[in-house]
Amino acid sequence: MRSRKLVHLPCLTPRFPNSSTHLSSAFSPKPPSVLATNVMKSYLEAGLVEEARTLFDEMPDRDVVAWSAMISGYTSCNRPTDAWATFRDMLPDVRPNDFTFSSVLKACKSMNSLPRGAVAHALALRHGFLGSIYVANALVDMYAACCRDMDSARAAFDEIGVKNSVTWTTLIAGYTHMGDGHGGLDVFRRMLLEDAELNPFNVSIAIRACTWIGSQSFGKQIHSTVLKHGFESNIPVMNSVLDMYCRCIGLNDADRCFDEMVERDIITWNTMIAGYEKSDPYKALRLYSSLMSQGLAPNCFTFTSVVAAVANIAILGVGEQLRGGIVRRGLEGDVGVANALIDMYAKCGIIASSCRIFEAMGRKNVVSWTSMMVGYGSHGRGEEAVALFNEMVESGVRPDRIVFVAVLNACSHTGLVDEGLRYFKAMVNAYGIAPDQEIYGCVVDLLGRAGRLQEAYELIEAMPVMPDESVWGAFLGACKAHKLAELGNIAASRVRPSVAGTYLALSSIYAANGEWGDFARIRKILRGMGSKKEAGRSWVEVKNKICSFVAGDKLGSNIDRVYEALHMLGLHIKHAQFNPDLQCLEDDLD
DNA sequence: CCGCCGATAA
Repeated sequence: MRSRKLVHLPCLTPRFPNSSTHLSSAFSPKPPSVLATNVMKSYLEAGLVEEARTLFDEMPDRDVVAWSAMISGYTSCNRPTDAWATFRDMLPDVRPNDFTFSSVLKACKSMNSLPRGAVAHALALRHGFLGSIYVANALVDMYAACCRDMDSARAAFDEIGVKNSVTWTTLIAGYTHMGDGHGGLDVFRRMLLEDAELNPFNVSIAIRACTWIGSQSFGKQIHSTVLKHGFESNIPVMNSVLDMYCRCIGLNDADRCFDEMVERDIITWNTMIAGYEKSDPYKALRLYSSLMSQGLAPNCFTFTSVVAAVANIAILGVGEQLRGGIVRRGLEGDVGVANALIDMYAKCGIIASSCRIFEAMGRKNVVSWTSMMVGYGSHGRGEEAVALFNEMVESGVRPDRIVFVAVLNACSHTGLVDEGLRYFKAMVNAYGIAPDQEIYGCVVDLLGRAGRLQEAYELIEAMPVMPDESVWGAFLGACKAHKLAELGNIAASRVRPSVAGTYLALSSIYAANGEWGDFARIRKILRGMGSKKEAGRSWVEVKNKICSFVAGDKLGSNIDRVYEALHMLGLHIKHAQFNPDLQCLEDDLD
């Protein structure tokens, strides 16, 4: 059946003999497949895959060029499975060329399919195209993306006799994307030693390798390399440099770098906002409003960072405004943006809104589930968090280390001790995730809260690495809660306390037991450290204004009404026959 | 007429 659309393309109708006389004549029309392939390409560049496919199906003589265009088009339109199917369809009739193999290898990379990649490798070898630098580079990239290690990629790289700059960039990127910054930088150094050309591509990825390592000296070295080669006007390169400054060197230097940039794009601004999101959320918000006043269009990355900034200061009014901007721009379907909103609403206390967003999501990833679970957890709804975890596993999402932190915390606060221990075992045995200090801290907290301190202590003893402050902190917290001075002492003799909070926990155990001599000793050490535990701060948002206060604060003119309300609450507590632990209040009052 | 590599967020 002919597509109606194609009737309007008269160039397709006449058939030209595929003879060289036509091609040699300067004024002769080109064979129809050339024109059709060009139109196909236009469709694919516009993302109109179906239109391209219809045209492709209508072509009378599909040569290897048309097939290759279709295959690469599918891949660039995020449909690598269709690209692979098309490749299989062409094999019986049309002999693939080097273009075909570079495209199909890229499709294998996108599918993350090593078996298919290996088949493509074998076929490329049989057809004799491994000598093509394009095919060889795509092969290195495919192995780097599809294997857990870099050995196969390295082997494919070593097979390449004459390398070009893409070959080097591919290998550096392979190491760096796996998180092996040292490996990436080693290749980069070798590249410089072999006098390979330095270009914006390989410099960018080398900067990312530095960022992974977190090395200030490498970072600054590569920044001067950037300036020496005149890449300071290349925006992607400078964005990488800026990100490196944010993560490894410091925000003041990042500020200077940002000011010195001659040209900026939305990614430049996003990098800055992301850099400030945690340490200075207000500055992140100011950056957002100045990019808006310059008429730049924020994208989903902008919103994920700026919503996260709002979550950190919990100002619901601004958060709602941002959500309006997100919906207006049609970005609410973005998974990252939705995840940030779930977290923001939860931290602003509106867990129902988190729920609504979570349930409306068409696609959820492991971060979505984690954000929702953490939200439930902080609202004292541990059972729901645990239920969500099981639902997540059933829906086929593979849990990661972070989601185990969330479910263990939920179990801990809900008293689901044995269930929590089962999750801990499943994490190690079924999912092969090695527990780190944070996870051990969670399990110690889980056992400790329930009063099972003996087990908690045995777990710490069995740890394959030195337990750090977070683990001992959880243990001391449990000793404090259960007023167990002897165990606390054992823990204290083992801990290498550098954190004021550790001493503080210890001192309150002594206080609880009336051991005032030890109490005074610890308090003296604490004073000598000069580092104070940050005072617990509460705040409430009233009519777009945030009122923040600490224990013992004088709240100005409204103080009498606050104490009146407090008195009423006290009566309610008494009425409910709840016996508060006043000891723990005293810790925060000093 | 068709091809390989780079930068931002959770």
